[in-house]
Amino acid sequence: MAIGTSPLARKLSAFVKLSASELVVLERLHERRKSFSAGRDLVHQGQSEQAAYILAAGWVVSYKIQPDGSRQIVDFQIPGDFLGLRSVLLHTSDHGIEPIVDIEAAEVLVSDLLRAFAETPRLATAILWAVSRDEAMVVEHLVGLGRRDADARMAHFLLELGARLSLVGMGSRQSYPCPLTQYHLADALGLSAIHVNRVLRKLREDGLVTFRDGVVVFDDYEGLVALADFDPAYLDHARPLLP
Amino acid sequence: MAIGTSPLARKLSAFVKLSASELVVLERLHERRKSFSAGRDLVHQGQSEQAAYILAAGWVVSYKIQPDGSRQIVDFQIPGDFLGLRSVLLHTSDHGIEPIVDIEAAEVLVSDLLRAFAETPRLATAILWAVSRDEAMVVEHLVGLGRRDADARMAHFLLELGARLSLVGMGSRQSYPCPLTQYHLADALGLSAIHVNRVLRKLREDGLVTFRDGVVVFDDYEGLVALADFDPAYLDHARPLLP
DNA sequence: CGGATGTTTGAAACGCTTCAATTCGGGTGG
DNA sequence: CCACCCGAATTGAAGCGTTTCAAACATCCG
Repeated sequence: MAIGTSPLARKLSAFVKLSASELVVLERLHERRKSFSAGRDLVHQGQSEQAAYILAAGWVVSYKIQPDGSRQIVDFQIPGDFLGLRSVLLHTSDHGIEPIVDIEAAEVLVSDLLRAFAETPRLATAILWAVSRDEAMVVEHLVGLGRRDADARMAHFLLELGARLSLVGMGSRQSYPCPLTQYHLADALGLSAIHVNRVLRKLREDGLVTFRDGVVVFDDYEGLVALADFDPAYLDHARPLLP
Repeated sequence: MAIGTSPLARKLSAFVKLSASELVVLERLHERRKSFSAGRDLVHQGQSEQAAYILAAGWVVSYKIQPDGSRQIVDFQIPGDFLGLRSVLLHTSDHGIEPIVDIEAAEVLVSDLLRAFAETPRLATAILWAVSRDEAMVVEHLVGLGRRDADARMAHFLLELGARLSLVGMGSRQSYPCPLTQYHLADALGLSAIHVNRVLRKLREDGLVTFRDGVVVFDDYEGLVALADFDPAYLDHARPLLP
């Protein structure tokens, strides 16, 4: 792949302007490429982990299984996102990680990261930003579950996903491909799959957004933003990170 | 204060055995002590921040205000917890931080942290663990909002808080003092204050837990653990963090 | 004593879940 | 090539958990 075109490079570039040499270091992190099949857990809940990954292609879901068998999805990962970084740092994983489709991911050892950071401190800063952004997304997700009704929750989710995908060149303000099932949405949004179906129908009939045949189409972007009170600042705000 | 008796030292000691010299470095982080009054925001939502704090005494709430005026509490901080650490790293804050009672907190600059880490790498490891634990708590909170009913949610919350307080010597398996109002609980658990009241009554009448006059009393600890499916592993598990 | 803050209770309304059943499309084996 | 099957999407009806509205009560504090 050409330098600077990996999803991660695109994502970080939205935050800091990376130099050519920094981009080279970044691409080198993508060297140990691996493939994984859909549905086969990358990390089992409770397992301790040794490597993290940078997702290069495909979609992944991070989830937590309850003792009663129900599942809460913590977040979805798309190309350019890290997988299992926290698990590596903590040497334990409190959640499972499963590819939704067949994926490509680059294995990253802690030593790789440390070496990269030593070479380019600005890269360390950018990656710290990425990790913190992940945390901010979890918090926003928490707010959604606690204080938004089903419609606004769905609207916010679809908008956030669209914004994330746009940042890595996989979507636009008009539409994006999305391999998630209504069961995925239900487990992420804390709803029943039946109700997800009804909510999607309502949003479609209201002319706001259409999710069909694996594609999300924004019929009325502004209207959807208003319904969800969506403020994308936490996804791509470009502020100075460290002095 | 005597060496090694700060709440933070107690908390970290549950994870790694800190040497005498490491404890000294840790106590030195507590030097710039400050007081703040209840109800006056430490950090406003949207404000960019310059300093983090280690909470020494009192309770603090981190929250997010919705455009419609409703509030979602992300977490409560108790002595030994960091305040605004992520805000400092990101140079922005997406949430507010407010003392619930009058508090004492030690100001910590990024430079202080970096110096401490340079002196004792093990301390850096321990603090990294603390930060990751905070994140794990947010995830657990997310699961509660998404997949637990009001009773289990309340039970889980009271148990987690009890476990956290025990770790810093402010509670036990029998009871702990707790200055939160039912409105705090409502905003944290994504419920209405009215329903919080009913849930508390039910748990009390079922002989599980009593929250009254600022004190939480566990009437049937095991029963409450069963109701909540509470597994405290993520709060104090003592595993090797880094090789 | 008055007022603010927090707790408690009742009744009605609503949002979402659960159960039950049908439809649709894609893949597979006969 | 078609019958079959399975996962996913869809719809209806009943039920329950939680919210909302309204109001009383208790406690602390100036």
